[in-house]
Amino acid sequence: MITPLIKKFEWFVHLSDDDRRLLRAMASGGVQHALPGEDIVREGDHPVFVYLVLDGWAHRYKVLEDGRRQIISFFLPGDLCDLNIFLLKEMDHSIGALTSLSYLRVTRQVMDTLVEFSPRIRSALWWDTLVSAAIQREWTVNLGQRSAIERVSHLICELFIRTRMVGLGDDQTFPFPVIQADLAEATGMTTVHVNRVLQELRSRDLILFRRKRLRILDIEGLTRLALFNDNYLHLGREGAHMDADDRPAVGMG
Amino acid sequence: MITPLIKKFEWFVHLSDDDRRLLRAMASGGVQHALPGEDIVREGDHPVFVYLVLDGWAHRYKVLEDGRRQIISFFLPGDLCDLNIFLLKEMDHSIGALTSLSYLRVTRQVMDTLVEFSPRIRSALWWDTLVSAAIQREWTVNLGQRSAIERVSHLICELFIRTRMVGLGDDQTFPFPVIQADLAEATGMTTVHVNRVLQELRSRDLILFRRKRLRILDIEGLTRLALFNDNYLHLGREGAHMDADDRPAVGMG
DNA sequence: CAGCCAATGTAACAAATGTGAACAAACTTC
DNA sequence: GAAGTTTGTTCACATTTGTTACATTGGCTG
Repeated sequence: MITPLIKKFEWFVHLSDDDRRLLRAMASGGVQHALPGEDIVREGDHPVFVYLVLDGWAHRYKVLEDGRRQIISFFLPGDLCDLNIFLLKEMDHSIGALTSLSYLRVTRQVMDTLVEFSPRIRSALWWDTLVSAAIQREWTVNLGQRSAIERVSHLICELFIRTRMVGLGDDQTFPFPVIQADLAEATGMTTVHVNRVLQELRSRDLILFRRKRLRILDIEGLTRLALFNDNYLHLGREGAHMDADDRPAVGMG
Repeated sequence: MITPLIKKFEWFVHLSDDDRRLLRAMASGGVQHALPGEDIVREGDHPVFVYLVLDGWAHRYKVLEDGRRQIISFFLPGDLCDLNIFLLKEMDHSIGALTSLSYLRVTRQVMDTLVEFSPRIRSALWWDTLVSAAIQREWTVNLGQRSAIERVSHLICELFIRTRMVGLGDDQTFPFPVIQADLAEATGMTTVHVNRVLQELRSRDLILFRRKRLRILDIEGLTRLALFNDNYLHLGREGAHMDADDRPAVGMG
């Protein structure tokens, strides 16, 4: 059930059986569900839980006073929201389900137990936090410097790898439950322009989009177009137990 | 010497004399210096230290293959770069001095000591990490949704508050050692357009820029124009020792 | 299978921002 | 204080992206 989290962590550390058992204890509070479009947390709420996505996609977003909306990040299965968020008095953003969603609400106590009893989980959690921060920085670069088509391509490359990291999708296709309006809000452009860009990507035989799945026809070309360099995802380093061969097959920058 | 850090932390927790002593121990490795434009860390380096800015400004940035450069964040006095960065094998970005800079290189051991011996410092460090992440998210919103003039205004509002948080600047003016080219790289626009926008802000009597200091003539107006809401900076909450009156005088959203 | 609604696609036009180059002003350095 | 360098300013024009409004498609639901 929390397999995606375990899969992700194992890109970085080798977990013991005890570690896995500990992680499964995160589910002690029971699995929660949300429908597409439903909010899990709202800006202004007092933070109580750390959330862990089990199945489906969610997104973090902010809304400006005049209604403009920005998607700040996507949560895939295995993704955790901010550790120690309890320290803050109020949420500064909202989290909502994109698809129908299963997730866990993890209490402070459970989180404390995890880090107290396993140094590997502790460092995996820190690694995850650092990678999340790196992803947010890369989004800054994406929005600041890349053109519309590069931005969309870059996002696709990132989501492809992140999907594969948690054991979803295959060599060429992966679940992509994101509509053009979402892509627009994530990349800071209009839906009209997202549409233009996607058509361009299709006409260049880079991607193919069907039934909520994205097929990558030419990862090399897409990577080049996006100026994508996966170093910020900090894959399979240090204590990871997998071989280089098992790592997502996307060109390094 | 590490006053800015202490000042910042005290927006969140009340530090004991022992805490302050502990924090001063961060300087045990000696103060480092860098000249404007000099890099402190480069993308690809193996991370060894946590850095703490003592005096002057620095910036985090990334360069794309084709030379485009994005400033990802500014480091003011009292700002720390990523805790536990040692877990990663390679830096995914660079850090450089904007002005002449004094800073500390803090070892893993010293960081561990801090969190081991003071629960207050531990939570202040976490708070700082959470706020840094929130700032990065806000930059995502800024670049994704706000227009050029809103972006620049928003950045100015943020830097004004952050400056005041660490005890620099006064009610209306603060040190602003950022040239238009830097502003351009931080806001994802060209210097020409930054120039146009700054002229507009001046002609609307919102700001005034002289000798590396920025004077804010109408914080209310600037805040409104920028759609700025300081909630993401998570000021003066929970265990903070200061009264609401002492908090930076910027309109809440 | 009809009917519906969300999602995607199109087109003409408008606005914001980028480009490249030249020049001016402000600082540094000697 | 003269020369040189960095920073700021301006201009004419190009390009990208946004806006508005509407058409089409596709998947559900009854």
